Amino acid sequence: MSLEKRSQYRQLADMLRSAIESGEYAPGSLLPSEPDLAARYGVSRPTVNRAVSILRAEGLVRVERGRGTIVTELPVITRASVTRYQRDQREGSGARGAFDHEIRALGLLPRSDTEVVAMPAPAAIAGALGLADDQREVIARRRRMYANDVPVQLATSYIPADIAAGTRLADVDSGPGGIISRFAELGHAQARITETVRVRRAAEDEQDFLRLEDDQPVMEIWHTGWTAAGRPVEVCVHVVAAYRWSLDYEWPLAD
Amino acid sequence: MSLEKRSQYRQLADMLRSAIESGEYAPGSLLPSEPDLAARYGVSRPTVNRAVSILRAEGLVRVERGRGTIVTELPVITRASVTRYQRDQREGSGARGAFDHEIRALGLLPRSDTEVVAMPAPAAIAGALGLADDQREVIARRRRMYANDVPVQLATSYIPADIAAGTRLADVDSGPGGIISRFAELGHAQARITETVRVRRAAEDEQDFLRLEDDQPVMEIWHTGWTAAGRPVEVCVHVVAAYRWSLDYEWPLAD
DNA sequence: CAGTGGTCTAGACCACCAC
DNA sequence: TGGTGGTCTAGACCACTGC
Repeated sequence: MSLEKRSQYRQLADMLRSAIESGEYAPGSLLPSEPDLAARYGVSRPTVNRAVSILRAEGLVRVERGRGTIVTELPVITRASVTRYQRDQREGSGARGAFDHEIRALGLLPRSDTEVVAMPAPAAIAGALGLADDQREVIARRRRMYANDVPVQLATSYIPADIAAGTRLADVDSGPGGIISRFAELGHAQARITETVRVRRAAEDEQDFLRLEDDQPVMEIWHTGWTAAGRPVEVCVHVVAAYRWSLDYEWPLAD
Repeated sequence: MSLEKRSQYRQLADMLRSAIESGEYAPGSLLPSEPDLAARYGVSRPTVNRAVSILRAEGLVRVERGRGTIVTELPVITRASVTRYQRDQREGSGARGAFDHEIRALGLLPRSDTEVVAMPAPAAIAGALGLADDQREVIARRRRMYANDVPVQLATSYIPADIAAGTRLADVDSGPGGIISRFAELGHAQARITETVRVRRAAEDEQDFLRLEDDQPVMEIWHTGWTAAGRPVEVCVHVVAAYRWSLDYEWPLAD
C-alpha cells in the first residue's frame, strides 16, 4: 500500500475514486466499512477515514452515521444562463420555467417553494442595488429548489421596496410570465443582465439545506437585472453545490 | 477548546480563519508553528494539522516544508468574460490584451508564455470541435499566465489543423489583434462564443503549475468560438484556482 | 542540528443506526 | 447490542529548511 511517495490516504482515496468512477461501487450502494477497508489495505482506521473525507469533500460519497458511506448519484445539472431568461423559457412563475426545464432535461422531477419577506438589505445587496442608506428596504424572495425532492439550489432575489412593495412582486405567486414580466408592467423592464460567478466555502445554513458534506464548496452566482436607464432593479443570489452544476453562457462576438 | 459539538479541528480552523480575515495574521506572515498552536489551545499536533489542512484547501494559507505555514495574499482576479474578446480589448497578441488588463487592474504585473504543438485532439476536444475520427489533428496553443510572476492561469486553445496548419495560428506569436483577427482573415471569423463553467478537483500537473495546495479545487472554463455558419473553430480550456477568480458575464435581455 | 510540517498507528471514546 | 463513522491523543518517524 505504501511504496510511492504519495501519502497512503491519498493513494487510498485515488483507488476508491477509480472504483467509484468505473462503477465497481455503484451509485447508491455502500462502500465497505472503514474497519473493513483498513484490514483490506493494511492501514489504520484513521487513515481510511482521512481518505473517505477527501471523497466527501469532492461530493463523491455521503455518510450516514450508523449506516455507512454511500456512493452519491451525481448527475451534473446544466444551467443555461442566457436563454433561461428569455420569454419562451419562462412560462410559469418566476424563472420557474427555466429551472423546470433544466431538471426535466435530466429525467428528474423539479419542485420549488418560495417565501417572501420585507427586510433591510444586507450591505452587499444594498451595494449591488445602489441603495442609499435611507432607502435600504427590500423585498426578498427566497426560493428553495429540489430535483426529485433533493435540494439542489437556493436563490434569493432582492428587489427595492419602492418598486416591489404592494405589487405582485411581493406575492409568493408572482403570476404568469414570472417576475420578469411584472417588472416590465411596472415600468422597470429589465434590459440587461449581468452575472458574477464565484466559488467559496459553504455557510452552515447552506450546508444544511443543500445537504453538503463537510468541505464541499459552493458556486455563488450574483445575477443583476438592469433597466435600459441603467438602474439595477433586481439582484438574485443563487447558491449551488459547486461540483454538481455546470454553467453555460453564450453571446455574439461583435467585430 | 471543546465545549461545543463542532469538532476541535473545525473550531480551530474557524478561529484561525477569523484571525486571518481580521488581519491579525497578515498576508505573507507565518502562522504560529503547529506545536505552538497545539500547546496554546490544549490539543494534539495532529488536530492542529487537520485544522490547517482545511485552510490550505480553502487557499487561505500555503505551507513551505521546513519553514512554516504562510498566510496567502489572495487578491481575487476578475475575468470580464464578454468584453475581453471585443476588438478594443485585444491589442497585443492572443487575448493577451484582456489578460493584461485584468491583472493590471489589480496593480500587478502580467506575463505569459505560449507553446504551440500539433497533436491529435483528446476525445473531449474532438467532441467539442465536432471532428470526425480521421480529422482529429489539431494545433494546440498552450498558454501559461502569471501575475507578478505567480502562476494564475493555464489556457490551452485547440484549433483544427485544417484551419490552422501553416498559418500564423500555428506561430507562437499570432500577430496583431490576436488569434481572433487571424480567424477572420482566414475566412473563419468567429461570430458567436459559448462558455461552460465547471468546478472540479485539480489534476496533478495543474496543482504543480498553479502551486495549489492539496485539495484546492479549480474552475474549468470551456470556451468555444463558432463561425456564423455554426462551425466550432476554436476550443480554449482555461483552468484557474477556483477561489482566486471571479467570472463576469453580461447580455441584453431580449423581450 | 534544531525546528518546521506530513504522515501514520494503536487505542480509545462517542453518537448514531439497525436489529 | 453490535456495527457504523467522527474524533482525539500520544508518540513516532520522515523530509525539508535554515542556521
